[in-house]
Amino acid sequence: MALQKETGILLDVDYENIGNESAIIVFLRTKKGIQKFFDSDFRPYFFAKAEQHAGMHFDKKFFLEIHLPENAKILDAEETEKSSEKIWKIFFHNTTDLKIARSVLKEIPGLKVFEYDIPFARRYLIDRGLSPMAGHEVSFEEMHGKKILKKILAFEEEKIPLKIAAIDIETYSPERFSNPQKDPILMISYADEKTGTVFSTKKQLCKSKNCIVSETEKEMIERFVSFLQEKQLDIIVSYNGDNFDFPYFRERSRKLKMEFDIGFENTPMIIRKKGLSDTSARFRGMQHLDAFSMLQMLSRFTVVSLIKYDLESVAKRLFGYEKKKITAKEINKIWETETGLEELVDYNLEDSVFALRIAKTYLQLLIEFCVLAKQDLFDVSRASASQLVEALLMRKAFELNALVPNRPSEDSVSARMQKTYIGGYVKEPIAGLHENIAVLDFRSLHPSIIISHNISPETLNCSHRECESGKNLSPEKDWFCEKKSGFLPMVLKEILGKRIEIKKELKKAKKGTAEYSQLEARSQALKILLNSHYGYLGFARARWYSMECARAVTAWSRQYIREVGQKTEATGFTVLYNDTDSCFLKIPKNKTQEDVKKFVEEINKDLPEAMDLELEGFYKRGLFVTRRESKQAAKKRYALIDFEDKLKIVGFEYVRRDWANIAKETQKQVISTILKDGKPEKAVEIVREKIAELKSGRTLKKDLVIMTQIKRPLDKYSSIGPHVAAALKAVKKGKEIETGSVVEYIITKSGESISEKAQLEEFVKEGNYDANYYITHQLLPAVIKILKELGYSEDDLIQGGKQQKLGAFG
DNA sequence: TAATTCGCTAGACCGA
DNA sequence: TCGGTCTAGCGAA
Repeated sequence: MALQKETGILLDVDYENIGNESAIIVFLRTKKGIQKFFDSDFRPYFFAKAEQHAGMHFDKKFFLEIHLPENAKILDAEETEKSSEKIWKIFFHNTTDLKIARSVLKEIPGLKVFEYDIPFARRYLIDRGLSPMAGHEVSFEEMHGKKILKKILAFEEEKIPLKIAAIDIETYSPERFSNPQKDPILMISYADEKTGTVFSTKKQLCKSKNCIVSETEKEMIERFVSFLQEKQLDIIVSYNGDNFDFPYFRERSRKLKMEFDIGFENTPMIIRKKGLSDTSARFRGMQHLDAFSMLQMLSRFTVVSLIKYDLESVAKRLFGYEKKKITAKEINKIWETETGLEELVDYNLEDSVFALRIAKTYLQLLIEFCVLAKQDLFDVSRASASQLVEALLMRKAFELNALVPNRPSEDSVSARMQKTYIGGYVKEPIAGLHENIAVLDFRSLHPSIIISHNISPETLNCSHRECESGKNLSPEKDWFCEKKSGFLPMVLKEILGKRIEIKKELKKAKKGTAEYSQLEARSQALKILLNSHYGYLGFARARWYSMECARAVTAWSRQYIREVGQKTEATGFTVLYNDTDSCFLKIPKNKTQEDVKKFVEEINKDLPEAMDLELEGFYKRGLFVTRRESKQAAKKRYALIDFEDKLKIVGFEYVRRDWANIAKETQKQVISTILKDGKPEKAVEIVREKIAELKSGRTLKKDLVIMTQIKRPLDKYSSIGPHVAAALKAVKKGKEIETGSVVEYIITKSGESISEKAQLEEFVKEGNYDANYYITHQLLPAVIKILKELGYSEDDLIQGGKQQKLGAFG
């Protein structure tokens, strides 16, 4: 049989049971569309190791003769080596047998099993070193119409543009929610990079361009399904399709007795429950990218910072676009009265357009994660920090022929959670307004410490005498081997090296080019992964958990930043502030910026190779304030202005979402006027004006709204704060408030306590606000700390003079 | 249901 | 009605 070749982008790996054998299926996006290849040579397996102290001996015959329930069989057992220790690799015909066998082998005394919970498809990706979303070349044979994969290798040159499109549905909801048992899908929109299409059943829309009108809902869905099948998408985008659109499609299809098979080769959709309320929708071959899940993932990595996740808020925040919202009630009305159908079409389509736009904005970054962690787009776009780190470590462990540690039991998870350790060092700042500041910080402090001191679970407290007192003895008295490179440092060294290389290339590349944005995404992905490893070490559910390692990292971080501080002072600068990896210093009159640069160089000479103190920047002025309830200066709050008059506000109310706009904006203006020209009189004037505005009752709702997240079920609160009180009142009025949602409330005139006065913004009329509250609890607290540093008191801010008491407002 | 610790501030809550 | 303590949320690194 002749060997053929094909190249393409690896989209997905899955498996199928053919007879008794589990066979891997590789989905490759080739120039001819998605193609699938079978690899039946790859067998499911896990490891079993004799526990040394037990003194038991196991041979091949032992494994092959183990009796398993349900006719399950061990295919083969092979003795091999992992981390220079003998270990048995146990093979199976299929994944069902593997699952049965692992629970039996787990119970055999003296035997320990490993890597038994790695899903088969992922096992394949790891063992074959494949990166989803990257180019590959396959060699295959054609047999009975099936393509049998013989070999698969990376093929970097492959550049096929992926077919990506978004979909969105509108549903009928005569009651509070749409119920897929009764309420039909009204419209379905589809948007790709060039075209938009809307499916509906309203005859009036026949003449509208972009509309495909059907007689019935069933026909509409059928036409949509065949439309999608024709498109052969590589990536299908939705906005919350995991929890809404696709489960709704499933329920409606069941009800209408039809199939909803939009996966590759008309395979069905797979809807999985993950947790109590969350689901996910997955297809074969074609990757489902839920832009909503993706944004949540990106916010966990602080790539995006979003307050509310509804499409309108996101469009505003990311693209500055004011998207019109049509509420469920309005949709019903449009549908019933058949007026405004065109607007509904536009709305439906716009949702798809924006879902697509959001997805495309971050696709490059996600693809880099796929390549690094060797996970498909579906998994990566829904992953947590620990999942990504762990995926990367598992693949590295395979490459280095090291055994992957098992997941901890629930008992050891809770035991681990009891243990805590000390974190970074934060120095109390010198309060006040300062001039001529330099900020230094360590580049990737935690990873560089891990590399420099060879911190890793398996190098911890090694048996060498010499290592006990060498350079890798941590301030917490744990030590790390100096003779053998640790697993974690090896991994991080590689990532750090790659990142430095990419940054060099980035300097050569032209801004705005495709190459530039790819390098940028790669650098960002590497940075995120790099910085997630330290937290992972202290994460109780981590396979590579080590509290001692995490503790050592922070202990050294404290030591290094303190040393920088001491040297700073010894050189004649003043340390204004330290937080974990940064040092703020004041440049005295007799020193220059050049002196700072020289000083940084000097420090770097004494640091280990992987560590690097960087000059973050110079600032014209900086402000630190004292805390509200003490004379101490506040940590983690400051404002800086550089020589281009660019403002940097950190930690203050201005950057917090749980403060009203009126307070935040006024605070920003105050900080800005003070830092720009150092004259506070104008700032005082601004505050007085704002107080007058509040008193007059003219302030608009949008400037009074306070946003706070409801973080638990409403009945689980022991202390009822304003946000909970507002939510409870809203629930009584028939509103549904889920855990995790952000409530927007206003402190109104009616009620005694603040909680009593709190009402959701949507139930409050313009002008109904407690001016006294907003002056004394929002505006003044936000600005007084700052103005106090310049010698002003609260009374100075209040128009009308000092004799008036604060309680006089209202 | 999944990275860490450090830190600030508010408003409720509770007992005198 | 007061002052201290606790609950809660969010941000910095």
